Amino acid sequence: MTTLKELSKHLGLSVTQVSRALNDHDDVSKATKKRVREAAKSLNYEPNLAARRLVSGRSGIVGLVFPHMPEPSDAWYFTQFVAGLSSAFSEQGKQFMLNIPKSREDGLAVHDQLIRSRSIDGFVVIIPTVDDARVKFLREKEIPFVLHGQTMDEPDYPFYDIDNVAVGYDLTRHLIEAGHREIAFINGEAQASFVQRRFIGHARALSEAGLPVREQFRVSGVMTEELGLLETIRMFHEEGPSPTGIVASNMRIVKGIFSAAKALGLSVPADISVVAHDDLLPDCPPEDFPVAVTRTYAPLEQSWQPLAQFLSDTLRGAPLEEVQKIEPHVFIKGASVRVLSGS
Amino acid sequence: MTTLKELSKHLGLSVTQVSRALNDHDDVSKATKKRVREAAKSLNYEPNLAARRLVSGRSGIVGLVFPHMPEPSDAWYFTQFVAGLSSAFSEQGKQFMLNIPKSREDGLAVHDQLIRSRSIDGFVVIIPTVDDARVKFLREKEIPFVLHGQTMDEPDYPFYDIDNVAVGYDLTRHLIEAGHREIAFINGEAQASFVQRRFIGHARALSEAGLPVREQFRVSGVMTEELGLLETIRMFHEEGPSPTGIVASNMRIVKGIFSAAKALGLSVPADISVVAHDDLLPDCPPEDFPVAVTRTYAPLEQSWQPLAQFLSDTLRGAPLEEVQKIEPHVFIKGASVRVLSGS
DNA sequence: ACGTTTAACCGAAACGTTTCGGTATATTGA
DNA sequence: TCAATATACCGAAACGTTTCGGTTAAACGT
Repeated sequence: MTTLKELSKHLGLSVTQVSRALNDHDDVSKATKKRVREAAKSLNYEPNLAARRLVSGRSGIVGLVFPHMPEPSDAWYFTQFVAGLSSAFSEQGKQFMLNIPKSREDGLAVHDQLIRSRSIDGFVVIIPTVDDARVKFLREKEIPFVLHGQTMDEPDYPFYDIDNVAVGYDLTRHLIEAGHREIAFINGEAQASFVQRRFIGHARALSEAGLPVREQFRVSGVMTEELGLLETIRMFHEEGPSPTGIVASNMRIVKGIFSAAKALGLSVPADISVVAHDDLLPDCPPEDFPVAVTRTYAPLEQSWQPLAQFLSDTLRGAPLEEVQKIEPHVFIKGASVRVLSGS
Repeated sequence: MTTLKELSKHLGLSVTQVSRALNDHDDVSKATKKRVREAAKSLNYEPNLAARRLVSGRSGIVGLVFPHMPEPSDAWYFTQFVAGLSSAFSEQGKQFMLNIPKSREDGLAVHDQLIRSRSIDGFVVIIPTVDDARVKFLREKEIPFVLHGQTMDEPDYPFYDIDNVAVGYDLTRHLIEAGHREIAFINGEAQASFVQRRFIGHARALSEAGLPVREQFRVSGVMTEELGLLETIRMFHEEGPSPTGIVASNMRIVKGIFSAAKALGLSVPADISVVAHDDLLPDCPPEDFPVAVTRTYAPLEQSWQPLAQFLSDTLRGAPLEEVQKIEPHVFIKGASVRVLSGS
């Protein structure tokens, strides 16, 4: 309930000077600053953010619009992201607003409404699609944002990502070097940018080795255990060559592949070799697998901190190069790949 | 970027009248209201919330302070709650702010700071303890809030809860009626209000039947599979009587009890009878169990809607009786209880 | 025909902050 | 000593709403 005016009356100073003292401007004497800060504390003064926002045009609030109602398989991703971002932003004195539109299509409208009502200074945007409408929209309107991932074109915006082309390449390449010729890739949903990037790396490794890209080995879908299970079984039942090696886009898919192998009476790595990207999903710890899986490793949970940092920095006007990062991944060799004698 | 002033200029009306038209006040003619609304739409007008907040003293923002950094076992609870509340509030035109304090003790300070900076109109408070400091604090300061659950005293605040005393009573009573005399209760953490309420119902059923409450059968802890497993084994290994029936506070604990039974070479219900409360945790669907578990059933996911509603209603000044509800639970009889011949 | 009610509108103040432009006093440089 | 500079301060305007207390003109009752 204490206002600046009351505080200034109590101190015998002008409102101006008290405001400047609290905001650490340089034309206030050291002594006054100290006196003001003490009085503020003792009178329990807290600035009215609405007033500050009105005059500054900034809200001090950052937002995340989660693209859809989280499903069971998203629970961990959602929890990590939302909790991680929220706590990272509170450490920076920013408030964190979460919005979940009813339908996927409302996402843009929600962003727009939040911007137009000047409720929000900037956004964290996640799960970008190949040609993401939100990114286009926010860039057009020149609203600050940070992207978790990248669109397919040259990124002229803040982002945090891993090198997904390299992930696709490294995993595929590893199988090729072990002598595999029939390599499948069970990837995420086709519209996602990271999925296409991994496919690109995959195709590059194949073509470097003079191997064809078989459409029936190039799978997209929701990255669940079910997808890994069903698609593996399909590939082994279909006529034509069966894969000897499978690349999986996350460890949940790998679980499905193991189930499929069991169902088919096959074993890893004797009959099927498996490599995967590991986000460190908490429900799929690497030690849960019967065989150590050869994998690229880049914990998802590392990403919220830099994302929050990059958005804050962007709001402070940091140059682009300081708020773009491609996190390197590590390659962990397991025992899930068989070296084929023919090579 | 359009402001009321521009809109009023464009319409040839006063700012006052435009404001009143948009807010549907009753001294604006039908015709004018329509004209204003159309102009607002065509000029893409969106009220500046900071300004509105400044004058109204209300922010239009409601908040949830999650009591601690969610752990793996909280992922689903967290996701359901946060996503559910967030989308329920957006439907009501309210913005939803999430805050996760670094430590459990910071919770109060976070509430305080949000209130003092007038960032937030009201709170959803979850996981109340027996004598919850946040509830005391918010009531003292007369800040609107709605509680998911109740404290132990008479609730003179908005809340949404199930009848946890009845849950404890019904489950225990069911075992007693089947002839059980040695009944254990594996419950949640002792400081949680719902845990004590369930213990009360449990004790009531026991004492009505003239049975003693054995301390070693009265277990509190984090409601995980591990708790169910370890405590069941402990109770069977300890000297003194072993339980013939176990009440579990959620289905995850039941999973642990089943594992323990397997480890001990016992079977359900032949050697151990099990009853439980079922929140409908998505990772513990009832059909996952080898035996249909007899249980009280009250889906957690039903709670976010009324919570959001109650908070909105409270902010609108609804009387207390409209914003308090005890949701009835249902009793589902399974095949996990053995009827003892002796009875 | 005259006061009273009603409908539709408006000016100005208020919310609490930041900031622009300015002033008074002390300090500096020559 | 005199202008120039630095230091510490202040008044008033501005941000975009809502709302209080009016005003005008038409409609009404008798």
